[in-house]
Amino acid sequence: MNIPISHFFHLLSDETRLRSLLLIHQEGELCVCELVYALGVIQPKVSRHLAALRDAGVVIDRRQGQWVYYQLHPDLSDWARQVIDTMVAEAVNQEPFINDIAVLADMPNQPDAACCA
Amino acid sequence: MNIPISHFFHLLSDETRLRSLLLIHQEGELCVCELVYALGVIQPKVSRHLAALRDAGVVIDRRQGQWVYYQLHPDLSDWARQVIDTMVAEAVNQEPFINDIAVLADMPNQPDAACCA
DNA sequence: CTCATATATATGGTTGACCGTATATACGTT
DNA sequence: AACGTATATACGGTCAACCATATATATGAG
Repeated sequence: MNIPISHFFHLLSDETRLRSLLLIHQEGELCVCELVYALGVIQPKVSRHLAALRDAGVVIDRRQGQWVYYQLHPDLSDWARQVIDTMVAEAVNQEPFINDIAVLADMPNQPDAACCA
Repeated sequence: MNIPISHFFHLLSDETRLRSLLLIHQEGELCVCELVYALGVIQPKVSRHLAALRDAGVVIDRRQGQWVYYQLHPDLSDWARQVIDTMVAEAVNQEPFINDIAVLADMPNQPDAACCA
């Protein structure tokens, strides 16, 4: 992540990216279809925002079969990770994040990275 | 500050607001003309961005004679202050923030809140 | 009251970010 | 190969955010 600080905050200023980041942070790793289901938004929208986070080095993707899994970039700078941690700690007590977590938990046929390698 | 989290990050996503916030954080309190001088941008631009921060409850203003001083909102929520602290700790080692601090320090006729009450 | 300085706001223009739709690509199954 | 699912990207449109210029307001000095 070698982007200006203002650019990093811009990435956090969009609801879809923020909700995606929070779920990814909570779950460790999520595929696009899980985010689509949890957030209730159309797939190209999620993909586009994930691409922005990936291009900035905030997350990385990993293809596994038909699915592409996203996680926080393992080498994310300390300060950026700290900001995300702080944000998540606040957001988990607020809507729409509370609901997103609940919807994800109730997702039927949730692909499980552990079982479909 | 009772705004959505994404809105708070949006406020931090603009260079002028970010640079202003950093200087205010470092100095405790600054008037508009000091920010205009340190950032090298025109006055209406600084005023507009400070107004955005004020309207969101991130900073407060205080008039003293002809000058209006801005400081971080004393009741800023913990998580928001934490994000700003983290951002500042990172930014003080980077341009343009390093230069902003230096320019401000060299400002002639810097109005001093302590002396002109 | 007049003038100068400091700050705020109004106005109109431009650009970029986001959107939904449509399409392309990748992978697995048969 | 043909088909279905998952994901990414291309395209065109809309709107909000930012800008600079101009002007209004507030304070202090003379």
